[in-house]
Amino acid sequence: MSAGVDERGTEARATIVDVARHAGVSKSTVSLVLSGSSLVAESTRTRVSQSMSDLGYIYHRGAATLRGAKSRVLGMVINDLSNPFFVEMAIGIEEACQGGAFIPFIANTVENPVRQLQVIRSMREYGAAGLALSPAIASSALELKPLLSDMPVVQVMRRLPGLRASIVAPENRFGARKAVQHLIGLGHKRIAFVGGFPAMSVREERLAGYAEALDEAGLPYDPALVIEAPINPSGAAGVAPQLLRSSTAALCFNDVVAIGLIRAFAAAGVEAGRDFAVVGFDDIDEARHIFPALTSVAVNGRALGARAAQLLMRQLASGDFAPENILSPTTLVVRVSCGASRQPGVSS
Amino acid sequence: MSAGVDERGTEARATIVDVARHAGVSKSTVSLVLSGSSLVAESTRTRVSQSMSDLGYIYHRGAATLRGAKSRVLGMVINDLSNPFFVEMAIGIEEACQGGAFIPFIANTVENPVRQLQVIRSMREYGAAGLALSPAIASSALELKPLLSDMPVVQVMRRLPGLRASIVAPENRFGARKAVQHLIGLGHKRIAFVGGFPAMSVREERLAGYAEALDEAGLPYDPALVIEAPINPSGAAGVAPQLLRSSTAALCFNDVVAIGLIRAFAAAGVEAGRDFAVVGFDDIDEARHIFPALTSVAVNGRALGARAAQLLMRQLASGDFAPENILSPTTLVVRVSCGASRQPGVSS
DNA sequence: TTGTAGGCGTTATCAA
DNA sequence: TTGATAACGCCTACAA
Repeated sequence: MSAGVDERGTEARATIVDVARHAGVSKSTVSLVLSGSSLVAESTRTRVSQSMSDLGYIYHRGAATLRGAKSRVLGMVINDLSNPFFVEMAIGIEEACQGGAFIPFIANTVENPVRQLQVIRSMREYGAAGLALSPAIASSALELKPLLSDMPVVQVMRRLPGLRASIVAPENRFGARKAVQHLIGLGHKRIAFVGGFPAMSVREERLAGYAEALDEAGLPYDPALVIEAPINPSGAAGVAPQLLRSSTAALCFNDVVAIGLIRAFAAAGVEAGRDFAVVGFDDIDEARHIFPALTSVAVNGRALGARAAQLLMRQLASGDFAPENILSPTTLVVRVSCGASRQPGVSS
Repeated sequence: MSAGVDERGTEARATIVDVARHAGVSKSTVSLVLSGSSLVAESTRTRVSQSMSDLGYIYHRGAATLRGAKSRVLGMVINDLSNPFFVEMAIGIEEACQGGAFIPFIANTVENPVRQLQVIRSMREYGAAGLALSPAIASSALELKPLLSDMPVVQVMRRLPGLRASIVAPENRFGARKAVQHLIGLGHKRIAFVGGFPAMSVREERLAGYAEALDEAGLPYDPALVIEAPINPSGAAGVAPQLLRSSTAALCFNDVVAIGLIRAFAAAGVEAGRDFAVVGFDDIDEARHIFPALTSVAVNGRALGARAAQLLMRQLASGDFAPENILSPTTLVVRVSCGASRQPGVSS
């Protein structure tokens, strides 16, 4: 009579007790092997390891956390994975985690606050050690707060007003200001700001930079030139005609909007850079490749994500969760779509 | 003297016992409320719920699985989130999960078998109910098998030979055959197959379709025209010169390769569709938007992911994990890059 | 270096 | 309709 497991057809999950019995040691010894303790003899360790793989043993982390072990899982709550920028950010977080021996699990909230709530709750329930959070658009700090208490959280990219948590974000205001200064330098007087909706923190910051640059140049801030639109290609397409009537240049909320705009323009026979100046934000990969190449404020999502993960892991290691603010630099990358440097087409 | 928790500055996590005490019931009742049992009186339920939010109670799923509760978490192990196709697939899985009350957690293995092993192990340890797996390129069924035993697994897109698990995949062979038939119909005699490496299941299937079409048309299968390359834009760029020397058309392993190729060609003054026929595979969003628009075999990653998730949830519900094969249809979408329908440029 | 004895938060079983 | 009690698998002492 062995473990009383093999008897039935259905295999019960092997436990450390089974492993201990199989290896001829006590379960404490197995536990020590599991935690990589140096107390255990080399020969014992190999014997126990062998037994574990023989039995197909799988560590039961639920039982472990119950007893007080701490988790090596980081939750990444990302608002929209269909935007390549956030994918880059997620990859940056992942890369940083590898160095720190954490395993990141991603959840995509699709800009849905309800789903975000579910997802964060699940991550807590499963014992994630910390959270990297890029909040969904319409989410509120109020509903999140009770879920996040006593857990280290780093906000990435987006800031939820009222949430006392660290944040890693780009210098949105500065970048937007530079971009608009550049457009002004090219002689534009009627410059629009396109995309997003009020109450989005990133938009507010970028819009502030836009307003600053206008102000510096003595140009009026015209609310009619600040145009709301969904953050997707068709959202941008919808406002293209309006833009053409009201302005000669636009700073777009981000590259997704800018690219949507360039395409909508192209479909209408309007060429960005020649007939209308377009500047994006984020500098995603496609910005380089679209025709005409998109001038954009580079954010480097990968570095942003990496910094967030590093901050999170540092907080986890030190136990000090005092909120920190990290601003990561932005730079204007001038290409063709703003009309600064007209380049001839590839051939023809 | 209350729970002996509030006394110290540090708040311990509230448990059902704390909730029970706060609500003046037993912990069994709280447990019943948690599981949504209809046995409990309405008034009791509200009182308990109130206590839970008062105390900031968070369900401890580790303890629950320890006792035998089953998990509502699905693990999605994705090989490469920087490829938009796999992002689409992940989104498809997520969407399907929402309907089924499962929460999917994504892990990106970055085509790294070691990382994949870690990630799958973690998911098991944390008690994921099932796995949707798009295996990393160099991973082997052998090393995965012990980790996956007794857990429902659905492979998506890619097939790991030797792994006894369901699979949801596109009709790669059929799609590739159609694409090559189309190129042959346009008069091409020397058609290359570009991208990927041997031992990739998807490539083998697409290559088989390629070979079939050649055979049907009485054209020779020339190994020199089957060109290996990494699945990324620069990989494609590296083999562009070779392609121009050896052939007049190419079926690319996927759109990422095709797009890389088109760009490399453009940089060299070669226009796809005019000077060389290019066909991709997957029909990602960008295929429509690149210039010239890419002819591609459409796979619909979102639907593929959704099917996989549905299958997984069905297996979870029924308890029957018998492997199933689901082939999802592919269709050739003819655009400009294959040269079938030359369109004038937008302006000029 | 290894073994023994609780207890972590939850659910299932049974009683009341 | 609610309450008491015994597991579940692991970790942390402490003893040997």
